[in-house]
Amino acid sequence: MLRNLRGRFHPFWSNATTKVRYSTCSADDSHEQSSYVPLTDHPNLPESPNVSVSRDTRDYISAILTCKNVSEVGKIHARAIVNGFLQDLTVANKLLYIYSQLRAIADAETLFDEMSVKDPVSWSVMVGGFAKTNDFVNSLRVFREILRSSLNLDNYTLPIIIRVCREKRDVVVGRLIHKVALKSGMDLDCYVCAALVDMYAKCGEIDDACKLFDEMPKRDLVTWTVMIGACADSGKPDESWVLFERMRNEGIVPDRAAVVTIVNACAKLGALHKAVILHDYIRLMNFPVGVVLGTALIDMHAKCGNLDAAREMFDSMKDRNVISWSAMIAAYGYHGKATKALELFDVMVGDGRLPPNEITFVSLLNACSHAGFVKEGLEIFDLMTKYGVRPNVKHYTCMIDLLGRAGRLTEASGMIETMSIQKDETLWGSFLGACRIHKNVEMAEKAAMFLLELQPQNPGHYILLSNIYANDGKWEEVAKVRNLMNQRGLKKVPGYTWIEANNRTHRFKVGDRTHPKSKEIYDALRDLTEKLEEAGFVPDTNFVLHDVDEEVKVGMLSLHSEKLALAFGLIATPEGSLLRITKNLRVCGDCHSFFKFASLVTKREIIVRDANRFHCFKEGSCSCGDYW
DNA sequence: ATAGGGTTAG
Repeated sequence: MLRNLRGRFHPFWSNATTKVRYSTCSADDSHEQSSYVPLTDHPNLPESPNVSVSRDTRDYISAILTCKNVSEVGKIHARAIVNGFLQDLTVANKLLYIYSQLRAIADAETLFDEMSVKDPVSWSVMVGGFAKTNDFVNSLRVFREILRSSLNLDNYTLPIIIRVCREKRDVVVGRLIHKVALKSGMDLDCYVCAALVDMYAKCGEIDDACKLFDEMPKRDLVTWTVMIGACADSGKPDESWVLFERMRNEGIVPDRAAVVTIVNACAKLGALHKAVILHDYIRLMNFPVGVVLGTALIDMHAKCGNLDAAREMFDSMKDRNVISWSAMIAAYGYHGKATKALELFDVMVGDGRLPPNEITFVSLLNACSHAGFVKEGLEIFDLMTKYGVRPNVKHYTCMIDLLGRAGRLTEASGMIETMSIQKDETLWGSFLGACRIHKNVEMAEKAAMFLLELQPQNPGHYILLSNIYANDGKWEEVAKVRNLMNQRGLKKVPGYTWIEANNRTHRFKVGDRTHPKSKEIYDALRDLTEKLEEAGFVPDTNFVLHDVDEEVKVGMLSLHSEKLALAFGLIATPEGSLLRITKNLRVCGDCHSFFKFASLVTKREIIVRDANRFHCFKEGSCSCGDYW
């Protein structure tokens, strides 16, 4: 049956039987390469003085399990050969397994090749052994051999190989394996389905992940956890929260990994009240807050706007690793507190035991650029190398952002020209953003061209370029770009904005009419428009992202998600109360001045989070200055 | 005997 499916069209099914060389063990694995050490006594399996007492299989198995290094395994291995216990598949498989757990994959393979009888477990262990050492090529090779042989697929091997596809981000092979498994007629259990859902999600195929999850007859904790994480990663953290509730309603009690996942989703959602509820729940359930959960909580509180709670969490942790420190440094950065970030960095390196890593520096540089600390940013950038961290494209992106926002476009451009590393779309995106702020059309055009070249499938870049032309009055060029976009079948993907009101989170997208209070929302927006006009607000067309589809407007305001969210906030919460908004796109130009004016005419304090930066608008000004 | 999920940046 499997044979029929084996198309000739994908290299995955190539018939090459040549063995792929595995990488030999690294130098720090200071074990003997040979499995066949001389027959000696072993503390876990002492030679019996009484010959009549024979050892049985269980003695071997338990002895193997106590081995801490390859040389110990080798001794037992040798004994098993001499005493004929290697014929016992449970013993041989256990040896294979322990070798692979100890990453002595060469020893495992030697044994595997010498086994005259192998069962599905032997094969499965080999697939897993290669996967464990990240040798995906050989892992896939062994898996192909299973398919080619008369062996059946099983629920133990499939999760491993699907995980390999996930690591390689190879959804084509992943999907192929999924199909083969279905065709084989076997029942896919929770392990396989969880691995599949995770693989689809991590490969960006969220629809496939959802479909599979919905169709599953039974879901266990891991499946739920995977799906909750998948929603958070694909820009739907509100759905993560719903799933978490559903899971608990079905009587499934979360474990540490599940809790970390939902904390992470909540961080993305940016909902302050949910962060409080979740932390209370964690305390109530007496979950042990170790380094991982603690760090996730720091991040959650910071991204939900509660910097004090983040710091409190940080201070209360017994153990902290680089990630915890970086998370706290980043937290100050989100809130524009560059001085605090720099101070914490000094404490961290002052101790000397935890060397900062590349992410620590990204967090620091980001803190500097958010706060407009140009001088300090340049200093940190120089300091990196002293800590043995080589600037990568992310660090350069921060620097471009830092210089660009400050209006030092020529310097930024010079840095781009002289840098020796590969430039990616975020770097050009940062530069483009700066060009637009400072209205340098020529440089912006150049950056947009690079973006189009790098990511021809990203509709956002076409829209950006067409806007640049539109603002320069080059209408023919505008038409060209839009035609190109249509030809390539690209559509603008909607951005989302969330707003908290009365302990609930509401999501809006552009032109959204799905909210039950749509009518009131649109009325409020019309009302707001009038007040804004009176106050002298003029939308800055330099920044309006013209929709490719016809732009819907109420008065002079476009119906972008953040405007609908704000209008909803105005009617759903009492006058004078604070409004919290989370946007999944960067707040720029027109949006920035819109919020400034809105805070003035509505007498509301508006806190906007975008791309993990907080902007606090109050009485017509922004606490973060004009560094957006 | 062999299997799936969790922390910091952008």
